[in-house]
Amino acid sequence: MEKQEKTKLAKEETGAREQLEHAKRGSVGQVLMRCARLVNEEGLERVSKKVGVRLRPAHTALFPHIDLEGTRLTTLAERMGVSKQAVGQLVEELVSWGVLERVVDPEDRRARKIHFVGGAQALMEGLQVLGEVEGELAEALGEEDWQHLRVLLVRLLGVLEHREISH
Amino acid sequence: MEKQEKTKLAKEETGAREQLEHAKRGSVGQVLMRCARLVNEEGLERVSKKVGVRLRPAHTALFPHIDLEGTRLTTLAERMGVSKQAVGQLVEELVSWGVLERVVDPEDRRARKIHFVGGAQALMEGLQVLGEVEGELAEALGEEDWQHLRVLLVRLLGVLEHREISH
DNA sequence: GACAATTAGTCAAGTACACTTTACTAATCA
DNA sequence: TGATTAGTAAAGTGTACTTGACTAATTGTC
Repeated sequence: MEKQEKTKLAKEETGAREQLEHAKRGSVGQVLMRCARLVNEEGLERVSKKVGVRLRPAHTALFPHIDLEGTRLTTLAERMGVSKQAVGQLVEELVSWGVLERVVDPEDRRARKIHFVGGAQALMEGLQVLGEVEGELAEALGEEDWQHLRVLLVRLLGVLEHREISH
Repeated sequence: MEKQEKTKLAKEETGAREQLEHAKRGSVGQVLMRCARLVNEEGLERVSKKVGVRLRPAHTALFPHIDLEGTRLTTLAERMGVSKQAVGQLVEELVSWGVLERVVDPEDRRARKIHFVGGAQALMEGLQVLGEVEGELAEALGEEDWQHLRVLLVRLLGVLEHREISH
């Protein structure tokens, strides 16, 4: 019997050093991937703690697309590039957890506007928590370098988007 | 009947502009995420074309962990922080597609060393294709800024890793 | 103003991927 | 020889979707 004792410990101790060594020598793409994953996980954990439910990446990916005045399901689906049903499922969970609510749009009674429970305030707080992580990283890296990183990433995104769509 | 005509077109036309606008104003985390995904997709597509099979992200994630002289399944699993079985499944597919092969390790006949078919040459070519993408991005961004981005990302990774494991 | 077509959203089921757990064989080490 | 280790086999799980079929509100057309 081997008992397969990988899990947490192995993942965070045995694996981590190996991973770090490889990542440092890896391609920019690899480093990019790893940074993105870690930043994401950290933010996810904090927002989850704040909200009191274990959110998943798909949930937080939804948040930045929800406008202060509320947004329709269909609009969210378009913005995210997925089906209405996919968004519907995520929204359904968030509503059941008391994070979001759906209110009938008086301008079109078929539609409902989705917004944060507690309105703008709650939204702001949520974004603030996400911002906290970035604030700490900015501090660790130095404000100047952090801003530089931001600019470079936005430029990179511009290049990447260009190759795919326009032009 | 609505026919649900999202798919490709909507995703790349309707969605893309909305997405880009949001991403540019988004947090560093968001931009990071999006860049990583796009770089990854691009590399994946090119390697797939070269190899002649549609590889998935999990496959290419495996590649940088395979050493020139071949690597054991268990070692790969440790490096990647997943179970041996998970790696086993990916390797199995890649072997069936003729990308990798398993050869018995003469030093320990329980073990097999996993390496690229065609040996170092094939590995080099594969990595070269991945490098191509980065080369083009470097050109688009300017070599100086690209290197700067690289340095900043590695530093960011250092900060992120530190928070999680050591200390 | 009636009615067909469209649109917003829901319901239910299915799928792809990237894993995991449990259970095993075969080779090696102590 | 008994315990460990390398790897395999098979089935199960969680996430993030998709497709197809449907209801209800609305809009455009005659």
